[in-house]
Amino acid sequence: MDRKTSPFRPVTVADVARRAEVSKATAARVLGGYGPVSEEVKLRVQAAAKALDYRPNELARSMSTGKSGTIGIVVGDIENAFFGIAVRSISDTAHRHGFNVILANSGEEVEAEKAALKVLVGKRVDGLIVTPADNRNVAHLRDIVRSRRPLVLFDRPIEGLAADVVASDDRDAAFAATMRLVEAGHRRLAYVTALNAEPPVFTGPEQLYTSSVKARIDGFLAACRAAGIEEPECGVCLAGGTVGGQQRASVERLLLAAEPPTAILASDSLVAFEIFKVMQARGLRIPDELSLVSFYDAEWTSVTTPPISVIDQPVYDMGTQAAELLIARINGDSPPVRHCVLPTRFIERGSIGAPRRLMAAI
Amino acid sequence: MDRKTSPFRPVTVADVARRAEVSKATAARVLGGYGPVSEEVKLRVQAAAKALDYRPNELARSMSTGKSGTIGIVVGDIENAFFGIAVRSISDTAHRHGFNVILANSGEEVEAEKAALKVLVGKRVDGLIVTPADNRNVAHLRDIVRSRRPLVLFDRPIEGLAADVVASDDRDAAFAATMRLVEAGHRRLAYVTALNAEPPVFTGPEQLYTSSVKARIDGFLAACRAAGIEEPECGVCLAGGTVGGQQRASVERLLLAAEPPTAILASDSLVAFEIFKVMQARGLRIPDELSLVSFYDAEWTSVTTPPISVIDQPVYDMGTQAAELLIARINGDSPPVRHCVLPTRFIERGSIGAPRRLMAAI
DNA sequence: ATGTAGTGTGAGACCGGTCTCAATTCGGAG
DNA sequence: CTCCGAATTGAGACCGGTCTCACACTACAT
Repeated sequence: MDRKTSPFRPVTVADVARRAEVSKATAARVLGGYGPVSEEVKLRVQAAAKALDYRPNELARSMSTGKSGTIGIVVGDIENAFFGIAVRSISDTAHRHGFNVILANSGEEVEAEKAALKVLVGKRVDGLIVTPADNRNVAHLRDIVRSRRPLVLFDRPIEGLAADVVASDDRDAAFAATMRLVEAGHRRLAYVTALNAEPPVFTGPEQLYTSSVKARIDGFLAACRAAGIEEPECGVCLAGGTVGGQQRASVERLLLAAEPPTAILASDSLVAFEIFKVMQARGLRIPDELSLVSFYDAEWTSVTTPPISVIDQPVYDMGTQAAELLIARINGDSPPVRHCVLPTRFIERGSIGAPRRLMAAI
Repeated sequence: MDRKTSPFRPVTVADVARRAEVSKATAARVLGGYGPVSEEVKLRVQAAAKALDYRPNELARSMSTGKSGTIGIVVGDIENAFFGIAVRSISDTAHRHGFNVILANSGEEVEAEKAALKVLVGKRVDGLIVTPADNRNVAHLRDIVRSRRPLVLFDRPIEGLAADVVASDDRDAAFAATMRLVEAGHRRLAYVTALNAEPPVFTGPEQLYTSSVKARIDGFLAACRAAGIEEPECGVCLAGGTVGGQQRASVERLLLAAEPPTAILASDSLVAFEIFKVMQARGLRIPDELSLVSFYDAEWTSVTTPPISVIDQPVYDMGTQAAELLIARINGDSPPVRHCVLPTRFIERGSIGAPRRLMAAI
């Protein structure tokens, strides 16, 4: 019972009620702002609350109302600017609607994602926004849907899961960007992503456990085929994560191969950065020796020499959209599942040129 | 009573107990993993829990234990990579110790900070990590300290507040970097920060409401004075925030003045980026026409031409440190208030040269 | 005077856990 | 065979709010 005797015990409605000489129920009505109370009593309670510096216990409140006023976000990696902005946007929108945000980082690991979800559900969040780390392992997400807790998938749709989705037009964007490279004369194209595979070679789309990446590669391959390029699958490079320099090694292997690609489409700004760094270190020039296009308009892409052409994803809008869909559902809306695809924008800068061999021929 | 009749009503210990044919208390002992239980009963309860897909309600748990297993973070701007990494680091460390994280963004506004703190305290977080937006307005932080809730100030110390602090050696770092510029021959130096002031001119340190910036400017001025530079205060530029292009305008005014500085020390990577962009747009070259040094080793600074020299702050370590101090206190440690100052590292790249006038004289 | 509607208030159940304490069971010592 | 203590278990209070319901009291129509 030390909690009761400690001088730092938080003030409760009962304390306020006692001081204002009313019942706990009445004090609660004033403090919670719900029932009918006479003006006189209201003032007395408010004065008592102020005098005692009363702070409502949201946990207790959530307990009885069943609503926590909180939404949970699970992202792959907050350190990644893409997710940083998404979180910012979601949290802005949430606050605007009176919700708070609990953040969890999955580090792109399903197990961590499961654990995070467990905690968030334990904390009884009113809804969830998740970027699923692995679309082959979604039983836990299915559980969420089954339990009727509002869920929005961010950036990565999952087929056959009855949840709202907010994503960008990955396939089309990749298709268009690849076409752009093909039109510049490239025939040896590579698509580089951070995904893992053992062995690290692309053998088929069933390997691709991140749905947005899958869509992009799909677009990339389709464009290559449309251009009559043979075996474009050989150009898909699963470079692995940043830990332990694995990604850098893959990129070096790719760029220093006997017949290196003349153009690369990078799946995110982090691999693109790695590619840029390797090229810089090896003295390879853009766009003379390699054309480069990356997904996501990261800060750095606009200040390099030359600046990098990118596929700009409307991350902030995606976050806002996701939060709004979620909050609408939390507030009782229950339309059929929606799938929002936001358009990307191609930003042409200076990183696309004609392939070297072609130049030599001129 | 719809909560009771709904088929989606969450499963409670009572439900599990009923199915396992034991008392609620016994079921709770198994599920909560505390009291003594016979092996046989334990298995029966666990089986029942699994069959019903029981998920403990952390809110209820927190209610009775008084601990939420959650720490609150209030940062100025998650979109800023500096804070992104800090959040990542804090959240990694927290999870390692079995804590969760609730994130709030103050947008560098005290009022938002106050509101965030109110919510976090309402949610009964076990401790708080805050980057105070304004060191002239800290009554709310004082309240936290008074209520005995563990609090760690991140990056920005506040004088006279009995809370642990984790920061970097801002004053020394600024002093050393300024000295480096002075040694390169510069006499017209500027320090550019995102702080606001009306009018936007530096009149004295009492204007500086962010303590880390204050320390840096202090170091900058001290170095200038040590070098015999007169009225170095004139070089302090309070450029304002990024909204509405105010910052860009300030930077342009500074660079296009009749007697522009020959070297700039940028207070963070965001203003530095703005400066770089303006220079690029105006065709000003680094380091020929202006030497530039920035706080924080942002991604982009290493890939520009030339790359930018920076003062590298050990953000990840700072976050880890902060989380560890906090968690130690939450777990009952109560040593006197600690002030951790982590060392920065100067990374020399290619953005420092001799001032133009000097070059002309050669 | 009686009925009736409406307003403000208090008593106490409830949310879903934890935890105290008393009751029950069982084994072994005396 | 009886008694003591350890090991389990159950009943119920408690955390700090919300919310239902009953009751007292006023006001106005019948």
